[in-house]
This record gives sequence, structure tokens and C-alpha cells, in this order.
Amino acid sequence: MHGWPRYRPVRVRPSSEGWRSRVEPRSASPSLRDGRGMSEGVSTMASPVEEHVDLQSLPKDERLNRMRHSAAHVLAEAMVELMPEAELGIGPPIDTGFYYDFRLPRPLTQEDLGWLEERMRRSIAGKHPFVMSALTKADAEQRWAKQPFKLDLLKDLDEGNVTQCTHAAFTDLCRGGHVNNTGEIPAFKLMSIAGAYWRGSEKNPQLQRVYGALFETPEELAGYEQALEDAKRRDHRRIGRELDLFALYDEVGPGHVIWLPDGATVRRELQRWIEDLEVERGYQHVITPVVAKRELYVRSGHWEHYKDAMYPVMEREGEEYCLRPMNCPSHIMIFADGLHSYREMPIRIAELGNMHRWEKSGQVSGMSRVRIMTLNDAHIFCADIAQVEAEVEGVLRLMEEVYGVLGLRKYSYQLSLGDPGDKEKYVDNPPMWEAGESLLRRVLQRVGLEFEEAKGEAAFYGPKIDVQFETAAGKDETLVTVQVDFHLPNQFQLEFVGEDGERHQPIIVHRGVISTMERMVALLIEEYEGHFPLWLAPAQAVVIPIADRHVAYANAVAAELRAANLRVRVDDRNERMNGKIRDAQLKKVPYMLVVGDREAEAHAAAVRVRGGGDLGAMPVTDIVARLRGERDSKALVPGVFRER
RNA sequence: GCCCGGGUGGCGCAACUGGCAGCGCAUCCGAUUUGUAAUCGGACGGUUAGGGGUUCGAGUCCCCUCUCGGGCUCCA
Repeated sequence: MHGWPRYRPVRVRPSSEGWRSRVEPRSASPSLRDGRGMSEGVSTMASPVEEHVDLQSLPKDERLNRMRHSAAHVLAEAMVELMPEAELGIGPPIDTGFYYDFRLPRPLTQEDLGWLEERMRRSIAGKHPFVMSALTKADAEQRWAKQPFKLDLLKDLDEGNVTQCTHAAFTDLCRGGHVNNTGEIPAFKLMSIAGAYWRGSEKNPQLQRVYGALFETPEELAGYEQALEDAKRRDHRRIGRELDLFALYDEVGPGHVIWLPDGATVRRELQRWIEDLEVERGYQHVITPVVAKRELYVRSGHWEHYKDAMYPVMEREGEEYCLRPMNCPSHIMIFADGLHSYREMPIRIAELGNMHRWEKSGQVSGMSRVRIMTLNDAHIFCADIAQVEAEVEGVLRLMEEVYGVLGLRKYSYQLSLGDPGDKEKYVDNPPMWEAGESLLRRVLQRVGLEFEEAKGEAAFYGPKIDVQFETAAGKDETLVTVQVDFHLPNQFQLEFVGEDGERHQPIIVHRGVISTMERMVALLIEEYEGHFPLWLAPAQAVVIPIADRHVAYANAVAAELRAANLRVRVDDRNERMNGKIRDAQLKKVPYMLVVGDREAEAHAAAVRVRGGGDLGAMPVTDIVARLRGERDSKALVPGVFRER
């Protein structure tokens, strides 16, 4: 275990709501990150520090962190009893509880978890005080001689800054931040076992991580477990199957999404909409091939920086071809073909095309992480920095409009910066990075968007603005990015003729708005829990004839709606009306139009809104008007039409 | 890619220590003709992910592969 890279703290973004499993960011709270410990009674060499703490006077965050961190110690205490050979990693609080990493002689089982939890409860019942003490680095090294991970942590600690924490018979190298005694550890539950690399690097050994949930009251803990259940209900993989939106087949391959008719309808509506918005804003849509010569990607730099994430090269007749992982090079070819004047700029080239990326097997998931995806992409060729700023601003405003219409709530902006120290990952050109980064920061501020900055998260060729969102499961994913690119224009020696008659190099803005169709639809499924607003709903209404003799009239009603381009189905199965309503509800169809003798007589239908609510009989022409209004305004809530 | 846990009709699940692969829903057929969340009856449907091994006998035990899930890592 030599040559471990420096530990890089897990990057954290404040979560809008909900829970996420992550290391707590607050530096005010003592994290275990560089303290830790072991299990052999209190050292006589150590001198006590830290006094009694009044938990109730602390802010809730701080209080919880102490409880969670303390629970992690108790977990380690139990583990050392279960397996004395256990090597201890770290055990920090996270915002749903805590975890502790161990290297163990055998894999943990579910039964172990039960045993550990019982053992923890016994320790808690014992009300053992947590006692902090200081010791010298030399003493610590001696004491943790058999704990390689503790020694590794110790390397980063300065003399005079080494402390440990003891409760009962257990001692852990630790920076501090505990409750007074184990009795102050409230409601908790051991949740799961996972693998985790030491210090978060896959070059290091992999440890076994035990996750625990911990809240101040049993009610809050139960609430958390309930929220996990609810999240499962909203999972796009589940709803996608239930509503026949998309499918994934082993035979077709992981991450290769099959869009079923109803999912394809949602996608088509989104696609038409975004393309129209782009056309209104001066984008020109193109169509370029999904395969290009390898040489093209060598020149763009993708081959060097990205080939591991590309499908294997195809070779025929001595030529090498690649499935494109992105389409910037193709769009650049379009720009490079012919000489452009500054008068034409900016030139906005857009495409909804398939990209192919060899995502590693362990990270393909549903429709949100796939290998073949349709990207809402565009490249804006700008003449100068002022133009770049204006274009980035335009993109941000378009995003705000689009996400507003879709009703997205859990998204946030992030300014992703490069890392001058990392020459492998990033193109080496400090002034270029500096220019791009300050520009993006400026525009974000001007548009008035809140954002976070994240070092080391940029694209290989430049800084970017990422739009992050939170999945139902509470995980963070990137929706789209906006990038300022000085690199590719240089690689391809792009130029245009300026006002001065001289040749100049353009700057490219890469941008997405709707993300990939796969990821966006996955997000929308979860956001709406499958209840798409009318304009996106695969079936916008179901006509339900009460008895066989009403089927003809039901078809007539449906035809009237279809004449207004509404998507209508007629449920003419030999079922009872109640059964048909139930099925329509389960399929989350926005409107149910029940027709029987009375309605046929009055050229009407009894309207039922998805989710319950019988609106009574309405004339068919009124129904058509209502649904059109709701569709055309892209209303998020039935009957509440949005001003456009 | 790595760690752990799974894979049984279309979907959701069952089958004690190895001993005849079952149930619900869906589908299909028939009966019923219905007023706001499940009408009744019947039938069809599985080489237990794939391959190999142990055994008189494998859904069950062992090995390999594929694949899914939870994490970790990665993510233009």
C-alpha cells in the first residue's frame, strides 16, 4: 500500500431537499476524515482533552453530526469484537447517518449486520463516556502499528495535532466531535454493506463499508425509511416498465434503450418542442453520421483523452472507423467548410443525434446512464469573447425557460473548473482556462443564477457550467453542460474573416439544454411519478363506453378529439366501467371520458380527471377546447393553463 | 472496472435440510351488458439467464459466462 495519492475530500453540493449519502461538507463539524483509531484500551501516554458538551445548545446539524460520528465509533467497537482482525478505515457522519469502512477477513453478511446492531445497542445501553485525549505522533504510530489505514492517516497529521477517542474498551484515532456518552446516540439502523475504495481511489484496496441511518427521533428515522420506499415508487425503471415506455433487453445489450410506442411519444413531443425553440433562436439543425474515421477523433483530441469511453474501433479495407462519442468534430467540419465572415457569427449548429459511449459495466443504469443516447447538442461558433458571453447568457435563459415549462425543481448550476496540477486529464494551457473560467463565472452572476464551483470537474478541453439534478434515489446527475472551448478551434485551425479583413480564430460554445432524451425522460418520469402533463402524456384521454352499445358513440367521440390532434384511446374491452376506470388510472391517463346513454343523447361525455374527480358531463366540443387549452399551454396541473 | 447481493411464465412472487416447478395479475376463450378504482368461469403459458460439473436425482450444491440491483470509482 504505497504511493497512495493524496486524499481528495468528497465534493458536496447543498441538497435542496431529500437525503443523500455523502460526507458532510461542514468544516465546522469535526469530521473523522483525518482522525481515526483502534481498539486496545486507553493509552497511558495520552492526556485528556475536550470538556462536557451541552448537546441541546448546539445547532441541529452539529448535534446530529456528533451523534452520527459517535455511532460510527460504536459500530467499529462492535466490529472489532466480531472480528478482532478487522482493519479500521474511517467512519464519518453523512447526512442520513454514518458509515464505517473496514478491511475484514471475510465478506460481511446480512446476519452480521443484525449482530452488529444488537451489539451496538448494548454499548449504547451502557452509557459509556467518550473521552478524547492527545498523544504524540510516535506514540500513535506505535499504538496503531498493526492498523495500516490508521498509519496512512497518521502520515498526514502534524505533531501536536494527534488525538484519539475512547469509549468503553474501544479507542479510535479521532479528531473529535462526539456526544458525551454512548447513551446519547438516538434512533439508528444499520442499512447496508457496500464496497468502497480506501481514500476514494480505485488504486487503493477496496474496503467493506457499513452504512447506518441515524436520526434524532424514531419518527424521523421512520420518515427516512418511508422516503426510501417512496423513492422506489418514483423510480423511472419501475414506472417505465409499468407504463410500457421503454425496455432494456439482455439480448440487445446493457444501456441500449428500446423506446416503446408510448415512450417514443413522450420523446417526440419533447424533441419537436426543443427543436422549435432552437429554430426560433437562430439555431440551424443538421444531421451528421454516427460513424466517422478514427483520424477525426485523433485530431479533435478525443482519441487521446476519451478512447476508453468509446466503442471499439471498426476496421475494414485498412480503414479505421469509430462510433461517435460526441458530434463536435462533425459540426466543426461544417463550419470549417468555406470561409466565414464575422458578419455571419455567431453560427449555431444543432443536432439531436445518437452518441455512443462505452460506460463501464458497473455504471449503466436504466435510462439515466446508458451507452447509446440521443443528445440535444449544439455548437455555437463565436467571433469574440463578447459574443461568447452573449451566447452563454442566451443558453442559460433558454434553460431557465425550458426547465420552468417542464416544472423541474431539483436542479442546480455548477461551475466546473479545471485543475492546473492535472496535466494528464486536462489540456495544458493555463491562460485559456483562466479566460474561460472567469467568463462563465461572470455570465452566471449576470443572469443571477446561484451556482457552486467545483475544481477538477471540467471537460478535458475547457471549463463548463453543469446543470445538476437529483434523481428519485437522491443521487446527483449531470443534466447538461455549457462549455467554452478555445481548444478545438485551435486543433482544427478554424478561422473566420474579421472586420479588419484579417483571419481570426473563433471560440466554440458547446451546449445542451434538454440533456439526452434518455436522461431527460428518466428525470421527467421521476419528477411526475409517471403523471405526465397533458402535452407529454402518451394517451391524453381514454373514452370508456359503459356497455357494448355505446362503443360506436365512443369511437365518434374519439374521432372528434383526434381531429384536434389529441391522442385518444377507446377502451372497448368487455369489462365493467369500474374496471376500465381503474386501468386508466393505473396507466395514469390524464382524462377519462365515460359515455353511456345519457351522454350519447346529449353529444357529451362524463369527464373524470386522473387522480379522481368526476367533473360531470360536458359537451364534446367543450372537452376538446379544454384539452387543447391544457395541451397548448403545456399546463403542469390539469385545468390550470399557463400563460405563454 | 471493483466489492457485495440477486436472476424461477409478460409482470410481481412461492417452492424446509437436493426429491412431481406453484400462486396472483396480465394474455386468450366463454358467460355477463354494467354509471366513476378490480364481474364470473375456463384455458394457454416456464429447458428455473446461458454453459459446464457433483449426484440415483439439481431451481436448490460447485465452477465459468451473461445480466440486474446496492455501493465505490468514473462520467465530454
